[in-house]
Amino acid sequence: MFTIGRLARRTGAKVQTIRYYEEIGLLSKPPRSEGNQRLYGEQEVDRLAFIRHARELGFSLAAVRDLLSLSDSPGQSCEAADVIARCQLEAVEARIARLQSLKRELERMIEQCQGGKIADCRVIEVLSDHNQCLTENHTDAAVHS
Amino acid sequence: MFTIGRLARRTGAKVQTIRYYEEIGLLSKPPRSEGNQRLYGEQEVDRLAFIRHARELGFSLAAVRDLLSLSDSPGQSCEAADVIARCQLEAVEARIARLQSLKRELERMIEQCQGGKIADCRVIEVLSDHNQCLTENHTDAAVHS
DNA sequence: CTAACATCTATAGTTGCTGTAGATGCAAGC
DNA sequence: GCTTGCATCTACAGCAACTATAGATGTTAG
Repeated sequence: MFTIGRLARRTGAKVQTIRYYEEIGLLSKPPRSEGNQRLYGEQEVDRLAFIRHARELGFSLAAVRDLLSLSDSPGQSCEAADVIARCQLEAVEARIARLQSLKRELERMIEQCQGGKIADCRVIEVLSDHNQCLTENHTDAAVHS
Repeated sequence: MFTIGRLARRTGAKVQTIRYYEEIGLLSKPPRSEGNQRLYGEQEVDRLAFIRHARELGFSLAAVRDLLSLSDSPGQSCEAADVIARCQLEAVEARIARLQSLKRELERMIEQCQGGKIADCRVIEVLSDHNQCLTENHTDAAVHS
């Protein structure tokens, strides 16, 4: 059995993050030492590392919670886990596509910025130009959520 | 002169977001009507659309603030704007690279999940397997910020 | 004139943590 | 046995960048 600091060092999570996960119920309340310090075992290392890895893959804490509850019932179909992973994949693909169009736009901006004065700066201008495009598209008539 | 709702509709921003931008000083306090309602003109449409477009391009509000102050002094060199844009481009490229490796990992996970039981589920397993990789890399000796 | 909607202020909530303060616990050195 | 210094404890505040709510007013169409 070891303390929270050791658990943190072994998983790469911060101490406060571990206490936060306990608070929101992702980790169960561990036994305490005589001096009221949390005591953890190997099981907690695994569970926390699982959480951290899923987080690094971009899963939300809600998704992590679902995945954990799935892995706690190993006899059932893993269809639900598959659905979560596919959802995540779709979200990642959408983010990539979006970022790539941003990248192209930024590259165009930078390319056209030749160290001149701000009055002629493409970076500022592109942002302003798209204002035009925005104001054209977002008229009073258009409905936006 | 028009009210906040019209400004919101014309720029695609939410009413609360506009008030929030005013609160944090991105938009200046507009004149009010007799009934204490905010009144805006075309200038505010431009400025807000500029902000929204920059935000959509992934610039932080701090970066937007810098870009706005730059565009307020059009006689100066646009080097600073270029630096901000280049920074943003780098960040976008890093995010794309990261997301693409996540995508590959997720695809591997899903591919190997054949609708079996959770005990054999690759989605869960991959997350757990990487736990191993995590616990190997993050030993007590390793220092993590 | 009234109903329905817009706007007002102020405040709390969201996600996923991170940082702080001030009080204890604990292990090592003298 | 005592001090020093770090680790841990609780509780709460703060971050980004909004979003949502409550309850009070303003405004406008029929």
